[in-house]
Amino acid sequence: MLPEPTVERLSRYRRVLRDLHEQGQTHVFSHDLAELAHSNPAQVRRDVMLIGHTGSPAKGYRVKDLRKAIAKVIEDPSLNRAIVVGLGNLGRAVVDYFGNHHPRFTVAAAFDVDPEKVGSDNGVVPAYDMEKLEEVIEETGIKIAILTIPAAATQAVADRLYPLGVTGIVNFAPVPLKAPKNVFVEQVDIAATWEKVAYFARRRRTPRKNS
Amino acid sequence: MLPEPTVERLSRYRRVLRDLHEQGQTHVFSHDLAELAHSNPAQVRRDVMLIGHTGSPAKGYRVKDLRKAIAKVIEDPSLNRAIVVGLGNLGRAVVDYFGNHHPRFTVAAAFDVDPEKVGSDNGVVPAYDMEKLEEVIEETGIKIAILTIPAAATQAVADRLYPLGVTGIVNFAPVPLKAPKNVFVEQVDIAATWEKVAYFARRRRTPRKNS
DNA sequence: AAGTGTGAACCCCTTCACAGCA
DNA sequence: TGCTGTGAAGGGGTTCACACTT
Repeated sequence: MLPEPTVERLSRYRRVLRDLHEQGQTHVFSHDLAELAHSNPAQVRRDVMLIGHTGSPAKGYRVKDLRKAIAKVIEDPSLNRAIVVGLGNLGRAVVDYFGNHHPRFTVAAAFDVDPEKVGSDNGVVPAYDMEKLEEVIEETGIKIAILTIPAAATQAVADRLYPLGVTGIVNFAPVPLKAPKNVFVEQVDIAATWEKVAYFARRRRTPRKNS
Repeated sequence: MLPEPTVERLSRYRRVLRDLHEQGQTHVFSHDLAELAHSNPAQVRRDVMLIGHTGSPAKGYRVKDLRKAIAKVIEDPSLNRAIVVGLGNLGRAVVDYFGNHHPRFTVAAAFDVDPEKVGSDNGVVPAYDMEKLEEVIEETGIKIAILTIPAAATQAVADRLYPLGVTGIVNFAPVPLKAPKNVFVEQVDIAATWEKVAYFARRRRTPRKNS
């Protein structure tokens, strides 16, 4: 099991490596990759070590091989589809962003209580009434859910998702979610983020070396 | 300077304390606050200690006083206004969420290159052409910016913001932003978050004890 | 000469555990 | 008795520093 910060960095390295590949670069040194991904050379080498990949002192890392090595560790095609619950502005933003054109992730279905929004999608992603939640998840076997619903409704929806085999949740509501041990929840709380940024902006603190 | 995780938790405690206050609770014990904010008692006591506040063994913490103490540390009215750059779906979601009714934060202005979107707002927040960026920021003295624009345009916009005195940025584009030392940048990368959730959902790892 | 791989040191946050107090 | 305040221990990720390789 990799440390959480390492997974985040690998995700960034990957994006950088894809760009390098498209530019025809075949090799990178740790310090170059570090520069491009806002990390540092020692950290890059440590992260690469953790996924069991190696480079050469003469040429650095082979872009192609490192990409493959990272993909092997952090990619799982069965988790590249998710549902979005809640079709407010934020939900629609997520649906539009991932709906079809994203290279790796797909929103396979969306849900809302409001019948107005259900079925009125722009054709990118099928939208269902909340009642269909169980049915659709069971049919598709989706394991990732993105929750963009009001705080008050979030825990109740989450509780419906757990028994359906959902094991990963991205929660945009400003409420810490109770979840079983085997479910991983990530909070994305824009107000809390703002508050944090305000605090450190005031103190003029240096941003984390990585991130 | 408080540790970053502590600031995040204080933000959560604060929300819980507001609820408790509304329910008429006058005191809380560390273990109750911990329960409600998904932390733990020792952590709560340590965090409270870090902001120089104290409670009593008999009654715990006075809700009113603790709220005040946290506010004193993490709140700064001059940083409660921000601009939003980019009025795509995501930008509009942010504008709508904070536009007027949020208790503490306000989006004071929004910008977009697309003349279609400029001025066509729902009246909640004034929308300007990107050209007005310098003018509006200088007039309002706003120091926080929320960037919801395409990755390719992000760095260029950020580079315009730095000399205007912007010291805090929330960046939704999937690009690590280069910033001067005195500017605090927080990335909110939904694809990266998804990737992380997928990784740990697969491993069935327990979520961070805090978060 | 320059870069990788990695043990070990380091740092920082979290958790323990207990003295002190109501 | 039960909870707070906090020194000290613990744990985990980051950085150092250097042997090894080309």
